[in-house]
Amino acid sequence: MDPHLLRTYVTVARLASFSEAARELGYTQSAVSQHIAALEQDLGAPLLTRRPVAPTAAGERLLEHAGPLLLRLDAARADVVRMAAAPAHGLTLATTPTALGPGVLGALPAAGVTLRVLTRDEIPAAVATGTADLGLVDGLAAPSDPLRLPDVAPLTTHGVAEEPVSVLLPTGHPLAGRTGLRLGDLADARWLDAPDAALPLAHLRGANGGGAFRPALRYEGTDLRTLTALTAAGHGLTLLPRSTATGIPGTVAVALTAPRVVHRTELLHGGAPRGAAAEVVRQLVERA
Amino acid sequence: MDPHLLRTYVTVARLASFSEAARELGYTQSAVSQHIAALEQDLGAPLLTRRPVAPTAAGERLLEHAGPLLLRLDAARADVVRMAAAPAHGLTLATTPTALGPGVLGALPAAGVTLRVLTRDEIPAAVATGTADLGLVDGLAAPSDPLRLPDVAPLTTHGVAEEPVSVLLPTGHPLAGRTGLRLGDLADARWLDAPDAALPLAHLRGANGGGAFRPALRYEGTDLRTLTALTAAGHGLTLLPRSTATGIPGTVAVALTAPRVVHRTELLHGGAPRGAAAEVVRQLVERA
DNA sequence: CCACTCCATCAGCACTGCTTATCGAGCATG
DNA sequence: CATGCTCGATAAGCAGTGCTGATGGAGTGG
Repeated sequence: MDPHLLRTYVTVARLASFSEAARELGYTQSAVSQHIAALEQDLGAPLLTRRPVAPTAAGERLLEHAGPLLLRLDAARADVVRMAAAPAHGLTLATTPTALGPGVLGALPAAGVTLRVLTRDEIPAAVATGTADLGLVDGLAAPSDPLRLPDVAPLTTHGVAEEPVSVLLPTGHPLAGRTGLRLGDLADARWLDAPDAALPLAHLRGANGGGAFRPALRYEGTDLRTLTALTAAGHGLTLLPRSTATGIPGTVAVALTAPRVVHRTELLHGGAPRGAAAEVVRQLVERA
Repeated sequence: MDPHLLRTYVTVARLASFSEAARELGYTQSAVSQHIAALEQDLGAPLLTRRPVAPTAAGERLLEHAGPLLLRLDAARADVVRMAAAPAHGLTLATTPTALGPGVLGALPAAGVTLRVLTRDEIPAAVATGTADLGLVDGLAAPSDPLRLPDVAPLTTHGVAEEPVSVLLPTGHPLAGRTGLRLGDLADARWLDAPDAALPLAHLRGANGGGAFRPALRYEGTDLRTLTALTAAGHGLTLLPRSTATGIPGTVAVALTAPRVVHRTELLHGGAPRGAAAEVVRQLVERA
């Protein structure tokens, strides 16, 4: 199971074409064909149907494995190379939209920082492969419980902040006057399902006792402003950390009192942060 | 980064010898030397010091990556091959000592079952690589919260049982008469640290509020009987699921009332269980 | 019915990756 | 201080892998 073969397999599956994959990978069509044949012979099972080109059941299974595998491979290479290479003078920080609190911003150096707003899942991958030097992820958790992160690579995590969670409601909402809300009060509410911009409702699945939420509208993207505009317009409620939920025009933020979860943000980095990254880590961890 | 090179690297690091590694891998010493040289050139950093042979800082880092990586690779191969191969007539079930409740035993077929008691960490690996068809893992969790399992491969999990947690005390213990115990009552107690046989105390780290436990004796192994004998002899307390904690000579089981955690056991399997395994999965999942 | 696209297959060739053989450095021994 | 031994690096040689370019057969649209 050569990673090269795996890589051509996933591109063939993605493009649904041997020739296209060959073009993208810089091989001849013949080579791609041989790669797939080699893989199929090695594993003893057909992976693709030809005409049309589509993964078989076994091939689907392999695809599920291939992504994380190639990611880990990249991560390993990046991690080792990072140890040897000179520390870059810049600093790249990957973050979710809701993880970047004022405390973190204060710890960043004045110049030379690149900020990159990504999806929750993309951040560990970015840090592992060296696309970003540091990562900030957030999510809902029981107080002082660590977040559940996909372990794409051996990364180091530090909790850097915890704060209460708020429900964002449009100003006219019947519950907008409350001082606190229990999740049970909101069982029948319409929610915005915005896993990448706000706090994902899926995190509450366990605490909720099995009752599924009714997502009114699914929002894919990382822009908080349009998301809050959607709740202001009455398209559904949103879960946000308190500090980012307050002061948004057309909305009211009400504290979530039950279940007892907090918005937790954690700092991620690879093996040995160097240069500016090390400095930021030191400052943030010392404070916590 | 050929997996072959990675494999020889880890064996060289493990054996601290090029020649020994060559013997174990069935290569010549020359080949091993060339493998390491190729890896070092590819990554642009020395990975091993020679004389004595030991990993450098970068090499240590690579070692951390290599294990999970090779494991995932095996898992991927096993998973795909499993789809194509005929369903084995036997059934191998990997389990922790405390996960095997009476409910599970009832669902097993009368003959053809191999039971394999392993460490918590070994079970996902065994299921992923096909060493076992099914796995049972257990641990402490908030009610109806899933366990935190290392994701070595895309595995499917089903919760199959939850039950209260008990503290196992020697009969003469001052707290043995209680009907329920809070963790705070036991802050000064001596605990047996037996992560592979009993429930690992580390799982309570978060709920405990930061106070570390004092492990009196560390027990490595998966035999429950000698472990319970140790607590009976007063060497320290043990955390067990209620059903396995009751009726052990020389000990008393007292319910743990706070924090509110349960002993949860989950069933693990790869992509598509076949034959006898599928039947067991169906039965256990339907019941839950 | 023909032209075209797409994947499989074949032949040829360069190069990789192994082996055997040899060397040099470190280390113990007499 | 010389000698023998172990261990890893290096050189040369050779077989097999893995690529390219060319050709063939199957399906598809005009």
